[in-house]
This record gives sequence, C-alpha cells and structure tokens, in this order.
Amino acid sequence: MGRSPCCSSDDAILKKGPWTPEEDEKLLEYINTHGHGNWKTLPKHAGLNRCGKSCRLRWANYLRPDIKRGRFSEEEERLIINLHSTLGNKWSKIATYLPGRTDNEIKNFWNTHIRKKLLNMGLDPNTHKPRTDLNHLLNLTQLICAAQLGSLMNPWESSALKVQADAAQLLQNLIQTLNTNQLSTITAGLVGSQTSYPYEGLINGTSSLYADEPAPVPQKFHLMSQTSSDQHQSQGVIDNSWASFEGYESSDISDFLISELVPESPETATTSMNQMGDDKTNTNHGSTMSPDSSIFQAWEKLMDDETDNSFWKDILE
DNA sequence: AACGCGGGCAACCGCTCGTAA
DNA sequence: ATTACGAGCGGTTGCCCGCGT
Repeated sequence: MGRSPCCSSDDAILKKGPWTPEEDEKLLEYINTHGHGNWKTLPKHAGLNRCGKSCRLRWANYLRPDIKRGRFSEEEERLIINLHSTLGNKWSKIATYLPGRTDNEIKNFWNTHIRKKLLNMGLDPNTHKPRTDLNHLLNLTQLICAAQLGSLMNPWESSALKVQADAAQLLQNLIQTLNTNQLSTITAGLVGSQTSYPYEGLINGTSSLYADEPAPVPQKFHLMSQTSSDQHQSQGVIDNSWASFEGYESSDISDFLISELVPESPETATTSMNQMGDDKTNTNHGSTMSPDSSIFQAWEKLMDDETDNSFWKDILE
C-alpha cells in the first residue's frame, strides 16, 4: 500500500538540512510543554518550518533527554554483534536492548566500525559466517600470489608474512566452511542438538543466523506473550517479545545474550578458534579425511610454521 | 598552506506496517 | 475488503572534520 512522502507537497517551503540551535530549542520547548502528540501538526504548533517527520527524527535521534552520547563500550559492541547475528538489520529492535542508544546511532556504528571489524576477520557481516564468495576466493588467489612473490623477494619482510597470514585466514575460513557438514554430523552425534559452545556456528560457518530456529533460550526465561503478528514477523528470529521476560531486567537479558552467544573476551574467542582448529585436525586424522585434505593440511602446517598464536590474537583484535 | 581523501555522523528518502474509517 | 493516514524502519546521501601528502 504505502503512502506518498509526508512532506512532498510542501517541499518548496519546508526547511531541510541541519537543524539550528534555535530550531532545537523550539522543538524541545514545545515537546516539554505539550508532548509531541501528532507529529504532522507539531511543527505548525511549535512554530517550526519543518515537516513532522523531520521533527520526529530530530527528537528521536538527538534531542531526547535519555540519549546516551559518546563512544560505544566493548560491552555494547559485543551486545550489538550478538543481537545482529540474531535479529539482522533490525536496528530499532537492537536499540531496545541498548538503553540510550538510537537505532540510527547503532546502524552508523555498525556500518562504520563493526562491519569492517568482521570483514577483517574474514567474516561476512551480513551472515556472520566466514566469507566464501567468489570475490573472497579471488582475494585468496591474489593473496597467495602476493605471498609467494613477497617470500621470493624478501622472505623476512613483515609485510610478506602479513600477506601470508591473511591468505591463511581466508583459507582457514574456507576449509571450515567446506568441513561444515562433516563437523555438524560429528558434533550432532556427540552432543545432540545442543551447540557445544556459543560461537561455534559463527566460527565454523554453521551459524543459523537467519535459520529456521532461534537461538536456544534457557529454561529460566519464558515468554510472557507472543502475538500473532510477532509470530508472523519473527520467522525464527527473536523479536520484541524478548523485552517481556518475566522478572528479568534488560541487563539480565543482555547478560544472557552475551553469555549465550559470544565468548566473554576476544581471548576466549581465540581459544575457541584454536579448539576448532584442533577439532578439525582430529577430524582430518580420522577415517573421513578427504583426498584433498592433504593440500589443506600442508597449507595449515606451513602457516603453523610461519605464524604463532599472536596471529589469531592480532586478527581478533 | 593547500589540497585530496576517507571516515563518521546527522539527516533525508522511500518504503512498509498498523490502524481507523 | 478497501482506502487513507500516521508512525516507524532501514538504506542512502551529503556534509564536516581530521589526516596525510
């Protein structure tokens, strides 16, 4: 259905662009006195030459008294990554778990900081899975060529080692993804349907970020209610109903999300990744080893020789 | 000092959703 | 069932500022 833009007919008259302190003051004064009421009629009553939508955004993203300014804490960052892995780009929903932060602010933070961070880790920021797209493979071949060239030209130069490390990271993700089915079968047999540790799916590429089933919820949490529209909307992701956990403050939910979905610290993540590496190695040593795995093993061995654990730490940091 | 470039952020645009008539 | 409208959401744009050359 939709509707025409709210201010289209008055575009020539209504002001756009950055807000002046005077306009801010008028809007604040009006809302403090009368409440915002109807946004469409608000600008007229408040003496502002803006469209109602512009006023609403200004209020919601900047003037609201409960807005928290300043840098995002590590805690907030981790929470955002968690929530994004579950909710996707539902910035407003994510914002409900971060008091004082606006959806716009979180969205900007994601696009400017976290997204790059995940990309640097070789993870697709949309799916939170290791990247395996063609461009990624192209990067891999380029990196391998660069690494070989670098080694030939100057084997001890740090940039050459860095390129090799990047190639190893890409290859590692690829291997993990290729091994996904194998691992899933094995872990399913060992631990049933439960994930053995929180970030496993993210690390090995089996993460069900947009899968049919939501992340497992501890028994102590139970939903107060779930409307039919929620059910329709959620389609397997956690929705606003999370806000209605009985007897738990939002911080409790945050704690749960953090403890359930991510390691407590990058160091833990490093450990997890190493564990995955061990698992994979064990898997490869098993009877299911594919003929191609020797190539991967050779690569991994090469990288083991070239880099130590600090490599993973660097990537994660 | 001047310039170009890239990052960060506020604001806008166009669409969907929910609801009332 | 359809339509119109307000509200809200997510994606995109454009400006500002800091940094490197």
